[in-house]
Amino acid sequence: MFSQSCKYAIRAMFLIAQKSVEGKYTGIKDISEGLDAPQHFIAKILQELTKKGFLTSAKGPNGGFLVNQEQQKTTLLEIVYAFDGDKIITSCCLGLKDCSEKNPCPVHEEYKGIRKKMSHMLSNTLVSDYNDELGLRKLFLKVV
Amino acid sequence: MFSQSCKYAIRAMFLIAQKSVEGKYTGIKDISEGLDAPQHFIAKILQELTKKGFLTSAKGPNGGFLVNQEQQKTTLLEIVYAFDGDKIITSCCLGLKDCSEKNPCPVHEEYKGIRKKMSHMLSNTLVSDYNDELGLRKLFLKVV
DNA sequence: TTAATAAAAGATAAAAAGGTATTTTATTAT
DNA sequence: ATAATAAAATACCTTTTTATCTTTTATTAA
Repeated sequence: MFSQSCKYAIRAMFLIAQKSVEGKYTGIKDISEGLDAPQHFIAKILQELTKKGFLTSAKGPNGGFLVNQEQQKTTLLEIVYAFDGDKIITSCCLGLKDCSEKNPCPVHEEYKGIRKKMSHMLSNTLVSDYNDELGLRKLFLKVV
Repeated sequence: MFSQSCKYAIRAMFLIAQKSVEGKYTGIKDISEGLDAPQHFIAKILQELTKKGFLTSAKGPNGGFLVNQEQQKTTLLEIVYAFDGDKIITSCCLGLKDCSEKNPCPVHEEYKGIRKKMSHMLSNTLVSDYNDELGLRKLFLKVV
């Protein structure tokens, strides 16, 4: 479905978005522990998220990563596009190079519905949408 | 979504199922051309499908692969399970090792619906379901 | 019974994804 | 100024997936 990098990216954004409510930067170590994910790998992903403008970073003591007000409005679709491209939305599930109404694969029609649901979920979810539930530990970003 | 091997496997099963209506074996060369896929890679996949009982094979002149009456009833889900395991149905879309009602990720609830649709499509589609449309060139297994 | 055919098997290689380690640069607090 | 902190950058390594190539085995038809 999503690449490992993309999954970590989404989870990291949810986590940092929630932590950012208090206005403080969160360090890589806290983030990788909060996601139960390899620290150096996460570091690389956070750099990409920063470069693409989804995160704000600060070096030095008290530094780390932050999701500012504007960045809280990032959708999951934007993150997925940045890491995995548009294949989740556009590509044929049986791998045809150009599967369309004119050249449909056997499951083309039925897969449309699945793609639509996925697309809807990704474009309608903001990284801020679960800040409260995550804070209240009703939702999780790792197995506890 | 599915691995490349799995996509080729499903397309190969659709193709051989349709060709098998005439009762003749179809050779690897015809199959790889019919799918626009690398011949040796397809060969390996067909061997796996044969070993797992989804296909019948015959060596020598007039040999090749065939989907018999019983094998025509194979579902896409069986093929997917054989190549990619059950992760498409069971695993968390954000990569949590154990995402469940007790430890749900932020998109757990919404993803359920997508998973259900996918599961329904895979378990309700037989490799024989599109024999007619494929024969009439209303559906395709490669870009024409 | 032999030559042609075609799948089966095995070895290898190329590419992509996932992950680790080290060094460099910038910031802050003392 | 300087020592500590933490992200940025770079290089490298491992595993998995995808793909190719070669040899072997089985079958059939002449």
